[in-house]
Amino acid sequence: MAMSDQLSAQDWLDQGLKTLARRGFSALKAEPLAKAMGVSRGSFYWHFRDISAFHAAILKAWREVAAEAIIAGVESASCDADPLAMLLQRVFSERLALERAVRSWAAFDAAARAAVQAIDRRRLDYVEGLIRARGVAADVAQARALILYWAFLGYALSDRPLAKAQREAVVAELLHIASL
Amino acid sequence: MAMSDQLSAQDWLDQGLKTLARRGFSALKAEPLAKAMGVSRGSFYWHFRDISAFHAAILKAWREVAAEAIIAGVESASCDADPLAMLLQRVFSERLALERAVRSWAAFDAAARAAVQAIDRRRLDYVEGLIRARGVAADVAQARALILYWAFLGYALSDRPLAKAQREAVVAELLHIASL
DNA sequence: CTAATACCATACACAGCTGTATGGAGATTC
DNA sequence: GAATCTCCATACAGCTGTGTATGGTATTAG
Repeated sequence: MAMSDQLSAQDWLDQGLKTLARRGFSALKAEPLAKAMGVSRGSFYWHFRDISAFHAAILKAWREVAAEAIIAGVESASCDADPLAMLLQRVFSERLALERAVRSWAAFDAAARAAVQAIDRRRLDYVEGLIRARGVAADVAQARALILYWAFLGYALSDRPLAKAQREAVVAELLHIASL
Repeated sequence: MAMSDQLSAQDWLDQGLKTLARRGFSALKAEPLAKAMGVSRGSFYWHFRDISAFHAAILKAWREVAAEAIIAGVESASCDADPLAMLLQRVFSERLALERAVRSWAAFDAAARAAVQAIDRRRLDYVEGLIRARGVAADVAQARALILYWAFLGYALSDRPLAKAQREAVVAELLHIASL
């Protein structure tokens, strides 16, 4: 029969991502995770060689969901709507706890920093393309993409959910920045 | 005679801030710090009640230097120059390792978060005032101050020093955003 | 039915950090 | 010059986390 009480590596990664978003990198340890999942560390060390392998797997999993979120932004702006407007609306209304956790981690960890930088490049290229599609010169579009993306990072880091009116004002300003 | 080989609490704080900027919050522990200073933890526990008291003292010290940096930005724009331009020039050419470390710390620590939020409010108010002094309406100035400050945070977090040309382009764009 | 395999519990040795208790050396005060 | 105070070293107990070794249970293969 299917043993549903058996754990897979993905189960550990799911718990790891959830814990990372809630309590940060410092909570990404074998024993607390095992206690939270109701098993012993024997399971952990069966699925992962050691802690750093688990960390690497967590980062790989995050890279995939982060890249997925990019194309999700593209998809949501499918038809006639302004893609940049849709993207900003979505991004500045989410909670971004996982984003914040990974970047906090990346501040002083080389592996996490590499993952973050890879995602940054993809997102920056995408935003820069959206701005250039609005008829902005290449060099100006690069600077403005940086500013928009930094603003997103600052918002994600501060973790203060905006009031609805304030959010719309900010998004309107950002769109205004992108267009001219 | 003056015992220059004696340590004061301030010596520990200086070493703590340096270590925080270089290796992050996770390196803010008594034993590694003592080893780095060539003494034993006996000195640490004489000057500080426990680790959390040391952490609180570090945060207090950071609050003071962070607030100091604000008025330093004001002072540097003393005479006829544009104060906001001077501020942006300075801010986007610094390394900001300590800023990055404290914010990484604050992502999942209540005490650090309180310190960061206090500094954020002061800086935001100051930037918003500079923007309003340029003849921008209050509500718009608030949104633009948020964007400019977030951009600063994003830059501080990414920790990629900009090339000179790129920095000047970004600062020019930010000034353009502030003015209209 | 037996053997192999997947998955996990338990136990052990080890390391790093905390906090405290105790004592000691150097300076200071009277 | 004895006592006191300041500052630090040492030693100890305790906790938490790591990694491994070993064994057990349940499922699957033959």
